[in-house]
Amino acid sequence: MPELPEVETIRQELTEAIVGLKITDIEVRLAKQFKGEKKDVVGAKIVKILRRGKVLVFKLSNGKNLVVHLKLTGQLVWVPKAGERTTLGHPIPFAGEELPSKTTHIIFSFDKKGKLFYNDLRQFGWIKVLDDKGVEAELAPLYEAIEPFTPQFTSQNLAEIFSRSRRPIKLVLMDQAKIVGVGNIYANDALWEARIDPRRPANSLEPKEIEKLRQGIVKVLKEGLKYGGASENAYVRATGEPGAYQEHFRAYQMEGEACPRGDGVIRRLKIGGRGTFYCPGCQK
DNA sequence: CACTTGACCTGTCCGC
DNA sequence: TGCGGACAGGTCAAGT
Repeated sequence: MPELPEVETIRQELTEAIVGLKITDIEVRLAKQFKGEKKDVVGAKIVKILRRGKVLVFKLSNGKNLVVHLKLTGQLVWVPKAGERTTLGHPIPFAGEELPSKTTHIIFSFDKKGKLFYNDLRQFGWIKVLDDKGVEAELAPLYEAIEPFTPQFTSQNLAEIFSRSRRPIKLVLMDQAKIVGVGNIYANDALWEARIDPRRPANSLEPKEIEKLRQGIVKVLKEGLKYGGASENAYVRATGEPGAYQEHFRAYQMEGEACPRGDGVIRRLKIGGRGTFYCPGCQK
């Protein structure tokens, strides 16, 4: 999915677009992706949109919340003044030029103001209606973990986390119970930034390496956000436009290409079943 | 407890 | 032109 920069891009764009607007209807086309009662949501206004890790929380005026996880291929696309069928003028990956499309599984209507389309090719994502207590319970594991871009994201805290695991460092970076928001793209690129081999046991990292890794994570996440996320696959911004971070990949998806530092050729291997990209020349 | 594997889905791409 | 397999941004539950 959408990792931190992608989800944050969507959060910011939807905040601009729909905070203050009233949900006038919800059409659920694929029941398994919507957990809750439509009547708990219809008629409420969007008050605020929050993000924790890769999860979005839409706070509503009636005390309820829409909690959204996009998983691998979820898209949230806002179309102002959308009609029954809306031509976008440009294609969206796996969704096409017209919404709703065959991958559109939930549609939120905001009267005449527009529609929010939830598209999801692989149908792994979900939207839940929860009260504040429910949100607290749902997000509790994520609050045990550290959020990048907060004061808690220190090399001391990372050192503490890493010292408790012998797993490959890349898997620990992607473990949402430990650090939230980092997924496969940014884990690969952050390790390249820090010149660390993704297979290294987490507890083998030296304090200097941990600090470089902390800086690398912040750097690539910031850059991802600056470019509106990475549209290598299904991801699009809330506007329906692609992000551009894929034009700035360091190692991710760069197998066979020259290392951006010129230290060799990017190689691919598997860690925990996930594609992993690194430069044997500079990542030790 | 730490860690690994398969499951959830649909689509694309690549080699035979 | 099929057809099979690998692969795709993420978690879960059920194994060892």
